[in-house]
Amino acid sequence: MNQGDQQRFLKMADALCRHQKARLTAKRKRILTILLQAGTPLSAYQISDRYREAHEQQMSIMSVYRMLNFLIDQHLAHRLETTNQYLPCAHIDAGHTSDTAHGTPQFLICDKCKRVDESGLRTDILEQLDNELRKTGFTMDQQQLEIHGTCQRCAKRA
Amino acid sequence: MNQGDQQRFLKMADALCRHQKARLTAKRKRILTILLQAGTPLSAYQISDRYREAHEQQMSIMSVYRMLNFLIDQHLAHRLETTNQYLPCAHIDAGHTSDTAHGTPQFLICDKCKRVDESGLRTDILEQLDNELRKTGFTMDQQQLEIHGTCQRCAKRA
DNA sequence: ACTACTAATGTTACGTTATATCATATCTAT
DNA sequence: ATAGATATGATATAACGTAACATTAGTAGT
Repeated sequence: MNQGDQQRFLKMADALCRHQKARLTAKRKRILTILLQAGTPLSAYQISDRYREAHEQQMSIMSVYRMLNFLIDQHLAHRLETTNQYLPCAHIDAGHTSDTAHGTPQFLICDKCKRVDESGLRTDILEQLDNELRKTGFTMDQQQLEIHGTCQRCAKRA
Repeated sequence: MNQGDQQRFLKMADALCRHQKARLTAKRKRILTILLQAGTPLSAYQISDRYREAHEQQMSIMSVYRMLNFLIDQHLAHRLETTNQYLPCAHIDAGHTSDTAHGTPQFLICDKCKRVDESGLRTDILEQLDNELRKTGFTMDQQQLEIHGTCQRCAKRA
C-alpha cells in the first residue's frame, strides 16, 4: 500500500476509534502500519520481528496478540483462519464509520504470490450459497469464507 | 458411526490401500478407527490421548501426525484448516476406489455440536461460485471450503 | 492538581499445534 | 538370506496462542 493510502487509512482508523471511544495508541498504530506496509498477510511472530527491527524496541508476542485482537475488534484488521495470519481491513474507507456497515468479509487468497483480495464476492452469490445451504437445514452463521487459488497476475505469468 | 458402517469403511480402506500399494498398517487403522468412532473432528493431540487410553500403548504426537498425513494422502481422512482438526473422509463408499473420483470436499461445520457434514454443497452452486470468481480473474485451485454455522438439529433445539 | 479508577502494556509462564532429524524396526522383493 | 525401501521410535525444537499478575499510563471526578 502506498504512502498516501496508508496515511488516509490511519486517519480513518483514528476517527473510527475516537468514535468508538477506543484508544488507538502509538504501538497499536505501529502494528497496523506494519500490516499496511506488508502487502501480504503476516503471522503474529513476523509482526513481532518487524516491529523490533523497525523501532529498535522490544515487542513481546503477548503484546502483539493483544494489539491484533484490539485491531480486529475495531474492524481494522482481520485474521485468516486457514493460515493463522493477519491483514489490515480493506474497507476502512467505504462508509465504514457507520456501525452497521461492514458485513463479514470473504477472502480470495492467492497461494502463489500470497496477496489477498478482500471480498471480491458478489452479495448475490453469497446469498445463493446461503439459500442453498438453508434448504439442507444448515445456517451459515459466520460467512467469513477463505478461498484459496491463483490470482489473475499469477495465472498470466504462468 | 455405528459398528457396521465402521467395518465397511475399514474394508474399503483396506481395498483402497491395496490398490494404491500403500500399507494400511495396524496402527494406521487404529488411528482411522478412532476418527470413525469420534463423530466429531479431533485434534492430533486428542487422537494421541485416545490411542493411549484405548490401547494402553505409547503413541507419540510425531507418529500421530505421520499417520494422519498418510490417511490424508490416501483420501481416507481430511484436515480442517480452520480448526486444526482431523476427520474421516465421508465418501469412502461411493466409487471412491477409482482414482479420478473424489473431488475436493466442502465442509459444513456446526459450531454448536461440532458435527461436520462433508459436502452438502451442490456441484452447480460451487461451479457458479467458481465462474463468478473467474470473471474477476481469480481461479479456485483448492475448492476445500469450510463453512461454519448451525446445523438443523441445533437450530431446532434453540 | 490530587485522587481513584480504568485501560494498556510488561513480564513470566505455560499450553497447543506441528515439523526436523536421526536411529531402529519391519516389511518386500529378489 | 539379504538389500533396499518403508514405517515407527525418540528427541529436540519451531510456530502459534493464552493465562495470570505486576506495572504504567490515561481519564474522570472532585
